[in-house]
Amino acid sequence: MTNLFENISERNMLKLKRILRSNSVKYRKNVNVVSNVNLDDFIALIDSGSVQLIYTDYEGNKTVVEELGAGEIFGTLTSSINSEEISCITKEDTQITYIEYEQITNDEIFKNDFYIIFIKNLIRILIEQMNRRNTRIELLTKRTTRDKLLAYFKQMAQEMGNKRYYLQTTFTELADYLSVDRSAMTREIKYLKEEGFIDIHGKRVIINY
Amino acid sequence: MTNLFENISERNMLKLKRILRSNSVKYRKNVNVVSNVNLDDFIALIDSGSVQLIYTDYEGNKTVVEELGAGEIFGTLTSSINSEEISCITKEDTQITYIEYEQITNDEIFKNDFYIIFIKNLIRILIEQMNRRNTRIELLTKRTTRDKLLAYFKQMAQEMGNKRYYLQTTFTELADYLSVDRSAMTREIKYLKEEGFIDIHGKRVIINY
DNA sequence: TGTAAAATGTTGCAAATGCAACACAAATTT
DNA sequence: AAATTTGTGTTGCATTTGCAACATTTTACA
Repeated sequence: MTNLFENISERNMLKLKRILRSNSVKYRKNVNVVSNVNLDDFIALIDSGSVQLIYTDYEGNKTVVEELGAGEIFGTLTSSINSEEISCITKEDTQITYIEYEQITNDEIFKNDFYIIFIKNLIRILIEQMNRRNTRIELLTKRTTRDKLLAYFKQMAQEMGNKRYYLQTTFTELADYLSVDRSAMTREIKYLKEEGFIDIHGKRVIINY
Repeated sequence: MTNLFENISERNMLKLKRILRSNSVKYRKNVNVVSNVNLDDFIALIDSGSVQLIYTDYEGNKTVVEELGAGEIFGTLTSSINSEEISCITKEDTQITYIEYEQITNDEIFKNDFYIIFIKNLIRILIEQMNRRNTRIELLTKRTTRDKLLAYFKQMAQEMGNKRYYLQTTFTELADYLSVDRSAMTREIKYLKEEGFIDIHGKRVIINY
């Protein structure tokens, strides 16, 4: 996973942050980050900790659009945060660096040769996030909980490079991610075990397909 | 919707395309575009026409991840096309310009002042596509066909700026987009009409909520 | 360390949904 | 203009699913 300042020296990173007029803010757990910000379009870089982007519809239903950890970015542009239906909640103590979107192409920055690396990193991060969205869409378009689970476990096995691995999430989170009822999911996992598709004990997963 | 060469003069665009070593290819309808390409990572710009990004899973099930029209981009990086589960089919006669990803940051291009505009356009396009993915995820995470439809019609009304508008898609396409059974969707739309949430005649939609 | 909060597993039941199989209309192709 | 393909509307039925309401275990934290 790409870091926004990958392949940029500590020295140049500090210079870059200054030129970009970035500023860093620390938050406690379970805080709505975006309500504190009054910039125009911005990019927010998670220095440490993690956040959830949560969409709330007109009826008050909430859906977690994405979970982001250290090194990842979000912003008004990538998630229409300014549309006030999206909120951004810290899952733990978190530090975030804000960069105004316009600063990314300011005059001063353009003169530095590490700028090109920065831009490439930024583009690559956007692309990685897009791929993660695509992956989730593939799962969400499966019609049955069974198919979602089978595809998910398969994806994970591919990512881990092994048909035996440990789940990285809780089952509750997984149900949210797949957008299915948690108890119904538990039931389906039981069936999948009984039919021999998978073995699961605790967080240890083994897939047989 | 941003165009990759927005705010760049015709003259500079041609220069840019040359520097980027881009090449354009014409395709007929219903052709798999990506199978013809043997580049490394690339960005493909749709000059005219439209394509569908289709994901095929290990069982042969197909899901349309995204539909793209003129001015939009796709590529190995934004959609893991090289993972050979994704194919890209033209929906009509289509012209595509290919740009190798590495060329985007080549030495020559960096000297031109319109380069910065190009990069900003590219980033903005990526961001727009991300927003479209987010929007779809919001819909797909709704648990019932009813909620998907209500949210979709509402979104469309917001986009159009009017509670009365014409559907831009066929109902068959809409069912695919929302990932529900078409006939079950038709049934649900009937109920929504009967209960007065919406009026639909042909492609004319009026929402009452 | 004790208590509160979160996660997990289970089950009955009603509701929603996919599926299949139609008929018919509209659009596209030859 | 005829033929083929694609889109639309309908319905019965079996299956899947969400929901609610539990008990129990595990984790977090004051």
